[in-house]
Amino acid sequence: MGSLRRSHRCGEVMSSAVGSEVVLAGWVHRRRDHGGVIFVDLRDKTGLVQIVFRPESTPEAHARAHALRSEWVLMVRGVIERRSDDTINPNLPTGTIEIDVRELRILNSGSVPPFAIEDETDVDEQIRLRHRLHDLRRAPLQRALQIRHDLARAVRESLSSQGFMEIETPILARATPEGARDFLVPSRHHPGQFYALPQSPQIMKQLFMIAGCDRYYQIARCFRDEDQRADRQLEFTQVDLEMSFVGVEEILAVLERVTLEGCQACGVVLPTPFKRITYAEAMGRYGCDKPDTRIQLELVDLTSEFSTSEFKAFRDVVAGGGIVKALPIARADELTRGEIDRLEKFVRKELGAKGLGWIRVEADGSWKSPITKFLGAAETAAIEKRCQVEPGMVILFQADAKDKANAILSRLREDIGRRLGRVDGRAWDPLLVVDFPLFERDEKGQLTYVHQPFVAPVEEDLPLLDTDPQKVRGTHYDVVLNGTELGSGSLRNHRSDVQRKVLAIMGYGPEKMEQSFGFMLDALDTGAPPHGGFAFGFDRWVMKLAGSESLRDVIPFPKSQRGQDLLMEAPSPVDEGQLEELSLRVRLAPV
RNA sequence: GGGCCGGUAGUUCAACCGGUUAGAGCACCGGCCUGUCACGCCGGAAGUUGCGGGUUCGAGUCCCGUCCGGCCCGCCA
Repeated sequence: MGSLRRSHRCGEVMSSAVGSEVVLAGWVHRRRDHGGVIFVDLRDKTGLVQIVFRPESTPEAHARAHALRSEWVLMVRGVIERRSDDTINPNLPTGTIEIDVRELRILNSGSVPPFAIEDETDVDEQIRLRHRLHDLRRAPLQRALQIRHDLARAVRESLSSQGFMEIETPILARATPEGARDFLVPSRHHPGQFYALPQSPQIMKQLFMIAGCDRYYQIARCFRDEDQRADRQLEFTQVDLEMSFVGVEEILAVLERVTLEGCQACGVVLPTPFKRITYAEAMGRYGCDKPDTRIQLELVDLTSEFSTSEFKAFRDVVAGGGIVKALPIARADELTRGEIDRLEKFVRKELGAKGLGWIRVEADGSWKSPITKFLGAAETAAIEKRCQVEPGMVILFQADAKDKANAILSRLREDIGRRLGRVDGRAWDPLLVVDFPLFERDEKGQLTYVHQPFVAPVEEDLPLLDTDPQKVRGTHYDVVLNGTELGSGSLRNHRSDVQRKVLAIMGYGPEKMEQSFGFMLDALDTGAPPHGGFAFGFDRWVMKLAGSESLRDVIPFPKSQRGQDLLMEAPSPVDEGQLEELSLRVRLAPV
């Protein structure tokens, strides 16, 4: 650069007057070389500005400008000029001006970029991840990083002003047998022993409450060695918070405020107060505990109607503890026979459905369907009434285990609802889901926790712990935004006797309880205050605000689905000496 | 662990039923061009068809295996 220093950023040059001299720096976005005059679009994170090289004004700079190539790094000194009316570019915020270059400094050349740096790209994601530095230069990713920053800052401001203190917790923590797989870190000093990266600061934040910190928060990195999804990465960031001497309502108030203020900082105004729905109602109407309620299709439960049906296939499902549910779709002409066949193939192959029952109601009111021949008058009347049958309607059915039938119909509801545009006009749909059950049965029939083992039962349900634990509601709640779970929280058990009872119901004998949770139980006994809190999936929140479909578009250096960093090529083998020092030997499974 | 989709030039795609020398746009390289903004015109170079094996007279194309990317189930909360 020599002694030259930038005076403006490219997108902000309009703040200076026409005729004034400016010094700009950035990357060559595009060069248009007319042999005579040469135009270059100069780009930095703030945008583009056109710089002009004229042979008659600066022959020396002009001569060298022929050699400029995409993604070279320049600094130029020049004068802001107003463009003539016929050369104004209305697509560019700086399109009314250009910079007449007086001096060119080439700060760096660059290799030929693997793909063009443009807002819209159809480049394969594998290529984008391998060339992440070029990908990150694209405006959508720059915007996502800006949103991350704006959101993090707003969250810190909001929580600080509500009396929360940011405290860090260790990254080298202890392995936990519960929950997700741990990432392990070998200890050099303790051969054969390992730290674990935290799956979340859950236990540590409860310890803060017990230690009298009153209100804690942290923007915390979490690690879970589980298979990934579009909305799940191996490492991710949580806005984690915990507070003492509160009930659910106080937490929800904080939650609503920080959600609101966070979104607001990113230009999104959410409607308040947030709607609330119970878990039972969400599952009933939408088949899903994180519904996008902007989609105006709802499920209809016909389980009891089919419990005595002549239709053996459905009746047997009900007899076996399953459910029968329907998804009525009015004005469904678009769902042709071929389309329904495709849906059936989809739910069978992708979601493991047994099939897809359907009824089409013709214009004359007659039913066309492969299942009507099995239906008696009672079921026909029930469907007619419960689904509010009308001409043009298509009704889809699932009879299966409760979770499966709900999952399938919920997915169909979302896909079809979006495709047919059955949405209300709201851009943002925040929702609080409350009254989750505390326990559910695992595959072995044992009661286990739905969310995590420290969730406190709803106080009035405490007696049910002894009589009918499956009916016990937890103090757990989720916040859902546009069909994505942003985060969840609960009150925690602060008395060890209640915690012990909960653990006992989940099959923990005294010994195992002590081994797995003795530390926490002892901590509670030192005088734990009533407390509870919340954790947001920060990356998902950014994803929603950025309008992205994938976490990988809001994380600067994400992992691929198989957990690799394609830029830095992690994970990687390590030197034998490094393993030796850690007392490790690698034994690969026989091929 | 399982299902599905994909992998051809730097990149995005094409290549019929298995058949001649694997083509095109953009990018790249060279030349020309003084008002473009996806500049234009002329020319050129560019390929281990992800990898390995098999079938075949002949494989980008069919079969098996494997690696990689993506979506989903399981898993995860």
